[in-house]
Amino acid sequence: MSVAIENFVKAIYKNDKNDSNDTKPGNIAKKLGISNAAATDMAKKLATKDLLHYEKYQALQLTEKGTKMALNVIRKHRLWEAFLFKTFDMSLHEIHREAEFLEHETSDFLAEKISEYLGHPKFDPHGDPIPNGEGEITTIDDSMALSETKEDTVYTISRLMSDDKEFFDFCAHNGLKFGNQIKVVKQFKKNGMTQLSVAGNNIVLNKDFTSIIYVNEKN
Amino acid sequence: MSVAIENFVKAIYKNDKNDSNDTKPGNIAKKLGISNAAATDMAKKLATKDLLHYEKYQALQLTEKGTKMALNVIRKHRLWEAFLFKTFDMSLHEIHREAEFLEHETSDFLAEKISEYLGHPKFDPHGDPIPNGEGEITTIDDSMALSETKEDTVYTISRLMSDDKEFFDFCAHNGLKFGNQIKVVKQFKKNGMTQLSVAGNNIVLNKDFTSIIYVNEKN
DNA sequence: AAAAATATTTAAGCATACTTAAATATTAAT
DNA sequence: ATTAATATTTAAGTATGCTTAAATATTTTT
Repeated sequence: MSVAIENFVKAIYKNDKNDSNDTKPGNIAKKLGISNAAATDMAKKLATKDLLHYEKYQALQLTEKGTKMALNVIRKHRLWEAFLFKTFDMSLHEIHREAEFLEHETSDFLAEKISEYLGHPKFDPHGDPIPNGEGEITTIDDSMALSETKEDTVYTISRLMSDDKEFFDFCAHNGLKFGNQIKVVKQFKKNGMTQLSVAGNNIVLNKDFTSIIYVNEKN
Repeated sequence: MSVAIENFVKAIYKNDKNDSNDTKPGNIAKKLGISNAAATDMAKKLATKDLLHYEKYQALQLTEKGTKMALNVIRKHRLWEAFLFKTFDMSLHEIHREAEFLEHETSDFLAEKISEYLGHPKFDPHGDPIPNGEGEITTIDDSMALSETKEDTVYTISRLMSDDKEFFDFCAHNGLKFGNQIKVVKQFKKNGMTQLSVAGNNIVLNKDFTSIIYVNEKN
């Protein structure tokens, strides 16, 4: 299957996971940077390949086959991220940028080699779960956005859901890293700000950030 | 530039290095598994991009720009081979197979990271030289085919010029590895066979093999 | 040097993955 | 419940990178 197809099913899968987005052609088009017309065309084509269900004016729904394909690509993406992060000490932004291309040119054989080398990790450096070779995500995610946390409580950072360089740079410079412990000091509900203490430093974040930083209460 | 273009200039570059082949469209077509017509089309197109010189019925000649592009792709190919060989302990055939795809999706940035990690190696596991970041090959190659060697002389294996799985499997099982020492025992000139001793074993190879195994006299 | 074999080029056509523009349907606003 | 705004679909067209078939040129053989 082509790069265009892999990216298309991946985009549907991701929009589907994220409640706030839907999977109508226009939304997928926006995500991929293509025209609505191109998205409709592609949707029709993929329906004939049994990768998704297409009905005029309705949201696109991946079939089991389509979901497997999406998870297979996502697996390769996240394995590469984990690998590049560990081996070459690249930033969160850099590993995402490179994995975006490598994911499409990686055989199942090589993916398995990488996974094995890393000790079959369950999460990538962003905290996103890595599907296994059968395209299953076995971990359960009971994390919450930093914006939803209680004051005066200690949490562990579990996910940094972004692909923006500036965000990652900020996180890297402030100890906001997958696995690190933080303490929520105060929630300024009116302004949507959150004050926390990380590695001895006090920082105040706005909602743009606290809605994409996910944490876990239990260690 | 596209994968098709990168593979095209790479094929010209490689045929050019190998005296026995020429770089007329038909030969490039055969190498790439496309029709002669497609090769002619592509050649004309690349001429407008200043990647090669095209004249009807003549051999194709890369420009400096085209040569740089070819060497850049070859650099990435060989860096990946070196890296996969070392890190994942994959076979010579496997690393070639994977590198063939990865080479096109690797940024200069990532290539440099890999090179750095490996200590800027000069050769890949096949013994082929790795061009530097400026697209230059700085090593000199004074190796010769095993078929051209003298009897009763010790040599070091410097290159295994193939991409055939069976050949590599044979080599791996008989100590025919980049850097290993061998002793040429006898040249059977009439039949084109060469007898050698490797790690205590006596083996006899025909010309198909001795013309793609290159060695160096001085260590 | 002519004939035969081979290679290259031209021409027409196809699939993929896009585009823009116009038509049609859905959703949101009043 | 209309109207207005927005989204989706259809239609027509494009670039890329191929194909096969036919025409033309080159190379090899005799």
